[in-house]
Amino acid sequence: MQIEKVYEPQRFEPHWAQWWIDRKLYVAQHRPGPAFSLVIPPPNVTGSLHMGHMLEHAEIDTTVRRRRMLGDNTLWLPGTDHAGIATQMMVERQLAKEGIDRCRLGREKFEDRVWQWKEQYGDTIKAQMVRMGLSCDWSRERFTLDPGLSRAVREVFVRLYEKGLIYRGEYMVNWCPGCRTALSDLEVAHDETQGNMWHIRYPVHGSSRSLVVATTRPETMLGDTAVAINPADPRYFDLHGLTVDLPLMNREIPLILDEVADPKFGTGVVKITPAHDPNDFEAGRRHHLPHVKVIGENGHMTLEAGPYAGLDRMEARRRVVQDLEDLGLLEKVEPYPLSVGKCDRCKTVVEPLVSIQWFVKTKPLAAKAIEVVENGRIEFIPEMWTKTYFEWMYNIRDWCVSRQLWWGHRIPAWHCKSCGEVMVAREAPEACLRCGGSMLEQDPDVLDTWFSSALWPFSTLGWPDETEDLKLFYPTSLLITGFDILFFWVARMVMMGIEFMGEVPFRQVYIHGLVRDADRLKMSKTRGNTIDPLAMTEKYGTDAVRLSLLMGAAPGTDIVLTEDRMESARAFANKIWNAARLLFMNMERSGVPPWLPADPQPGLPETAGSLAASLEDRWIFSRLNACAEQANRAIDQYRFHEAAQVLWHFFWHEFCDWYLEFKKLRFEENSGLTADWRNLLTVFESALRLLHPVMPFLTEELWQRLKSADANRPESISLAPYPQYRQESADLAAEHEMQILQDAITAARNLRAEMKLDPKQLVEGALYGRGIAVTVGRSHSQAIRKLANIDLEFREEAAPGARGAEARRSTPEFDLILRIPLEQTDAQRKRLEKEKEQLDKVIAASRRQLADETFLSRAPEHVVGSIRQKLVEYEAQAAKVRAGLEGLAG
RNA sequence: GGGCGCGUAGCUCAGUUGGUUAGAGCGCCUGCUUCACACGCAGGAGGUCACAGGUUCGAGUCCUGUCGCGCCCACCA
Repeated sequence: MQIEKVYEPQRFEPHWAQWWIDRKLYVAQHRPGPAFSLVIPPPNVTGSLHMGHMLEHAEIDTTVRRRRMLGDNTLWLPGTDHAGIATQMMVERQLAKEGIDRCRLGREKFEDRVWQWKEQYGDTIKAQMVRMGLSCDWSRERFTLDPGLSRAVREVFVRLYEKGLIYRGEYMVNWCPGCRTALSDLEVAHDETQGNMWHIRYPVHGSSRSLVVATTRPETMLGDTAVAINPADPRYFDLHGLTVDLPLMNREIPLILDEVADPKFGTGVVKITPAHDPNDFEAGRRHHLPHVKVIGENGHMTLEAGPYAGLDRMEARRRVVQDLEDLGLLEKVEPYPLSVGKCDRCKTVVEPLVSIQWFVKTKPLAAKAIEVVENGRIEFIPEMWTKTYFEWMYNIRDWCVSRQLWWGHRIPAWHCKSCGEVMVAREAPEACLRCGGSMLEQDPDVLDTWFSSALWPFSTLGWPDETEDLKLFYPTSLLITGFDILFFWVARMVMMGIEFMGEVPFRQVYIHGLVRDADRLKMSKTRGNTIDPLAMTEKYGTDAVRLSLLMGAAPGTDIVLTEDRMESARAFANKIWNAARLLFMNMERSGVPPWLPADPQPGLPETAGSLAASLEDRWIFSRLNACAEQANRAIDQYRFHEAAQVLWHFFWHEFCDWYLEFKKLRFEENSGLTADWRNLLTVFESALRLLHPVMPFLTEELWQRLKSADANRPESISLAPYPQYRQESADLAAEHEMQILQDAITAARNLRAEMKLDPKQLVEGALYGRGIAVTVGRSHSQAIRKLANIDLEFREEAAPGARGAEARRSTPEFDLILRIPLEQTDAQRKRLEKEKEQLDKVIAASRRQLADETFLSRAPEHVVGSIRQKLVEYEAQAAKVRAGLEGLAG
């Protein structure tokens, strides 16, 4: 069995990746409903994938597969994007790649483009869409969203409308002049920027007085329809009932009394622009003020802006300020920090605009969504996110769901061209319900992609039909996601799920950290600082990238992804590879065929049992057992970093560093006995299964090589059971004995290194101990000799007083004494003195505690007891150290 | 303005309900071409756990405050 010296992931991963994709696509195609996520994205389509998704894939796969191993058929919701978003993401990514400004592209052109992609990428795009839970039907000669999903969307819309939870009206919305669409509040990102506060003087009509208003957006003054003062503000009592002259526009506008004007803020005078400011909109409503819309949908000034019509809003701002200054009406300008709302997607400054849109009334939905979290039906992990969730839910505002884009789900509403009636219906009505006219037109708007996303948990399972899938998979157990879509998606799935299914969509929400780069910046598609996972996997291997993500994935913290980490993960992969290499090479030499132990359902294999187990066998089985326990618990608690660390430590520092070293000695002796081989392969195979969720490709490859002789094995390691803890496999006696052996070897190495002894020189020494230490040492004297290069005598008696040139190390179990050259006694003395210092410190601390009456009376029994016991040990050790020092002195 | 989180070894971070000499990886130092692995082996140095108080027999861990950093929410002209 030839096996290369260095593990080259590129040679094996593509093969296994394809295997996985085929399998998952098969699953996706042969059962309705959402597919499991794939291990890695199909090449060539994704380009640069969001690293968060990588993590999701890693986590989902870990958990999903494990569940499957345990025979739990619960469907775990993959954290991939829902159809609408997926489509949009894919489309946008492709557009960006081709350098096309998506906002400027018309619907016709868009469809052309999609057809072009079809020609170009065909099946890969299809695979990508299936991966994202989207169906892709080229045969219909149209690029459409899943018709089933569209049906669910229409159904939900109509039902919400019938319940009065959807309304259409003219309100202030966030308008993106770049995308030319309305946005929900969530899609507006606020940026702290340095702006200006302009103070403008408005003359009071027919009076010599004037009022000074302050604004951060002076161009909006063109649309002012009033100026407000607080009714209780004594400075302006005399002006009640008057009007002011709006500068530049020569309009006379009323001076109104309203609470929006805060007497404590600035001059206490506020300009009112009902068409361009949410506050003013409300004020305008209270006072029945007209709306003068001076900024249009394209971000340019409208005809209402008079001489400024047609100007870009920013240019208009400059002109207005200039003109006011020329007129001497600009009182002052001061720098002012303000937060500017920008479009989440295109970063254009959002303009508050009055327009007719569709809204979802969210308060009633939110009330139920709050309740289910309060009573524990839904649990957030880590728990701190519940607070964030509540914060948002309690302060929720109505949700503007209509978008003026040309992809997405059309709003199921029809307008009668004759009488203006608006009808919401599942299917296009034949005639107007009011006037009977037949000139009907569907509302041109589409829905916010998050609207359909909110329905994902049930719309993908065939709702509104009562399907088998729906019965089986709703509610699901777990949602894994990043906090950046907690509100966008998670919260809304909860609201819609309860509303339409009468039950929560999932029980647990595991929220993982965001992946950050070395500068701690969030990696995101829009920021463009994503590490290209394909490049990383190319360089270090998918398993290494995956492991480094998991190692950094402590709950509640972000993940800093650095190449350093990936490098060390790659080293670990190589370590596994080379451990296998050692096995395979020796198997060949010994003529042992590839062999696997009897299938150990459901978890760990039987221990060596009757098969003449050596100490290292008993020990490693016990450690393997402990490792399985810790790994299982860590995964159950979503502590993936801990699982990764436990596995790392077990494999590298127990299996390789000690167990294999011991076994190498056996091979040297006699090529290994049957029991040696059997135990060794059993442990190795179990370790591979333990490691598999963390390093799927490497372990799969090695497992395939191991199983080659056994046709009855499952086709993949992922179908083999995950090792479980079994109490009867714990062997504390073996662990204790092995510990003594390790201590002796480590102590000897330590002394050798400190005394700067020649590594090749065999050193003589003696081990003095009681009972077990001597027995264990004696029966493993060869191991000690090989691993520490010392030749020991074993004496079951107290260590003699010091006798000149010797180095000594003591543990509670034994004293180890090495003969050393005379010139090294100084070094030895120094070491002993340092040790004495440390011991004195802890002895003093222990004594102080034990002398403390309150401690003795209040601390629990076991704490006091263990300190007493420790103190005895410390003191014994200190005595030995003192003896050593005295000997050196003489 | 409101909310959340973080400050632990040179760097990146762990540290589940307060309990015995605070851990890992990388980096650093010393020594090893030992026939699985230099993506390695053996050994080592390095921390008054941001600061100040408090609760407690006992605090990296709980409470209060201060300083520094990050994030989220918010119709503050």
